Amino acid sequence: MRAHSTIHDVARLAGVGIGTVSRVLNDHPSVRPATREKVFAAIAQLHFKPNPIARSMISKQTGSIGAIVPFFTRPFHIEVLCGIQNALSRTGRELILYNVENDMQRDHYFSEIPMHRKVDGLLVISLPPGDTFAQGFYAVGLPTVLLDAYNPYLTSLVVDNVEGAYQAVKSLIDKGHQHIGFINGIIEGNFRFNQANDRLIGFHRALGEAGLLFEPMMVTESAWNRRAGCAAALHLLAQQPRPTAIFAASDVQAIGVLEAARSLHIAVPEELSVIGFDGIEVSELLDLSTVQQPMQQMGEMGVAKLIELMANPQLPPELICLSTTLVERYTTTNERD
Amino acid sequence: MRAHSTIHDVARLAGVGIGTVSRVLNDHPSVRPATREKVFAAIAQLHFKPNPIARSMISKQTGSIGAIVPFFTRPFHIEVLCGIQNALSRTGRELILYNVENDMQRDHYFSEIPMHRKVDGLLVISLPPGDTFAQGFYAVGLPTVLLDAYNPYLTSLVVDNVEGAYQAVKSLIDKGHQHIGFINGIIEGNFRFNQANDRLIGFHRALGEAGLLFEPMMVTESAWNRRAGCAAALHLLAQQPRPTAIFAASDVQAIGVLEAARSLHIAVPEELSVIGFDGIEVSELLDLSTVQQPMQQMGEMGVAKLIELMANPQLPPELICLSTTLVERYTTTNERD
DNA sequence: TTGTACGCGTTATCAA
DNA sequence: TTGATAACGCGTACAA
Repeated sequence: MRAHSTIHDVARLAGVGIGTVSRVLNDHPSVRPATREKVFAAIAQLHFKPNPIARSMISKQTGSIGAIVPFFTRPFHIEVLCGIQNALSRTGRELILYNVENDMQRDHYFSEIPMHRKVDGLLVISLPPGDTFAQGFYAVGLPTVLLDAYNPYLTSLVVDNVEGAYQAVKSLIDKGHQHIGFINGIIEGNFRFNQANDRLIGFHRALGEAGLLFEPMMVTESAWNRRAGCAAALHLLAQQPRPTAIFAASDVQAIGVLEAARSLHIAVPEELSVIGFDGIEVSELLDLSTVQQPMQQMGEMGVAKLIELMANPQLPPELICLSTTLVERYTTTNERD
Repeated sequence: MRAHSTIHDVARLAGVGIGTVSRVLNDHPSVRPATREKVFAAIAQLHFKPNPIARSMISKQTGSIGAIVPFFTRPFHIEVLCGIQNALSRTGRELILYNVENDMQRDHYFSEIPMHRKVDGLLVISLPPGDTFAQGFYAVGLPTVLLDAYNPYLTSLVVDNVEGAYQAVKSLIDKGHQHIGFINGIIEGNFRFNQANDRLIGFHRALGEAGLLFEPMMVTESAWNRRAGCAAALHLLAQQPRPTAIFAASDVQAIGVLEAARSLHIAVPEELSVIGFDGIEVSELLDLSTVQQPMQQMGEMGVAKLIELMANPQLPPELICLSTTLVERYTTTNERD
């Protein structure tokens, strides 16, 4: 467990000053090839690696970016994370993961991370910060990009949730469904941009356009998970008239719907159509219709935008809207009339 | 974008020396309450937060631990990661994620991370380092814990893969299967400990114990993913005699088997039993029999062991073996005779 | 082209 | 109990 060698050791061994070693390390032009060689030799001999911490002291750069993620809630987040890692590893930067499980933890990170300055930039997934926090990020000069969330003060990357939900519900209506249940995700955070809210709007729009009556008891909400989705579905399926189709705000909730249907011996898709939202891998396995989000792409674009922002912190916030794709599979193959 | 205030600013405002401020921050006993108050007031007024980078310079501690993970390969890794995050967030430490996609990247991290000293400890998932690297970790004093991998020089947390595979195959034999196919994972890394190898041993043992003939053409291997699993299954199912059951080294591969069976119009479980390994969430959704690994627990125990090791780096390496649980579901409900 | 000295923001030592 | 000062390892003016 020998102590690591420092730039001083290298300088001594090479018979030069530390300044020269530093110049070699940062390949500064003005250093004679012969000297450079000597230094390189010493570096190799000592297995010297510059200490990144000491470097950070001066440069104010850490070489890592942070991601605040509600890690456990949905596979959706994992997929986005994969996109992030993917894009990030190519840049040689490392990723620090901040997992939030509740509002308290979220706000903790929102207020602490900018002060930590242990990251050069920040990605926030599905967690819209309030304006206070958003302005805080901006004020301390921490480049931040929001994914699947929106705040006017920060560059935000979202999908068109209204349109996505609209497509899903319209596809059901086109198949002749009149009574369509909707299981929304639980609305949390601020309301300027909210996935759940937008999906509800899309639901309304599709109904309205088709001249269908909006039936309040056909709409409910649940947490973003299977069990809650199942419970919500049981609730909807107990209504009169019973919905012939259910649109869930996420695939995991939709899977809960499938479970509910099975437990009630309601055949899918014969008696009940089901469509989810996200397009996570399981949806394909279960042959579940869904609204596909470009998850990987969101992660990758988020990194790209963040790096852009880190290179030029003056850039004004941007709102980027990606589009979704309707994927019709087995669970919506029944026609009504 | 005002510069952050430092300990000096606080000292000046409070009318004390920086030493005193430092003592207050680290709640050193010998500081008079009155002085402490003054300092606290100044800290609050300036919104001062100690700079963790500067702290690290002295303390040689970064407050973060690293995890080297083959991130994209299997849901298994995600689950372990969840366990890690879970345990870690309680300790106030942060997690740096190193994603490896190939051997080169793996070796890169193995050799770079110890020198970086940007992490206080390291978790390595499913990637057995060679002895050279393992001894390297030990030599530079980087506490390291291996999860789902083994090296004699490092604390390792594994499941009993031999026993797990044995249980799976035995359960098939008990149901009367005589021709059991085995799709192993691709063997990579060193061979001292290897999940794939151990599972093959378990397969052999169950066969041998039952006095069944080992049929080489019933064994194949594939990458740890669905598509490869499907291809491997197609291969096995083309053999004569056709296997009446297939054991796959992972759930994702087993799912590939299900797809292969479907495409060949082979009914599961009537004509073909299928059992996987891991016990990822999807296995439950698909009603797939499997050998359940305690994934979350592996992550949590890994963190616990690592923290133990960081507190006392002298601790000798330990080999901890967790056990698996056979979970029999729909895909293995056919009896043969 | 090269070496020296200073600064980065802390902690730790040591007088006072 | 306190304040000054020396590390920590590196980047960088500035002087040589």
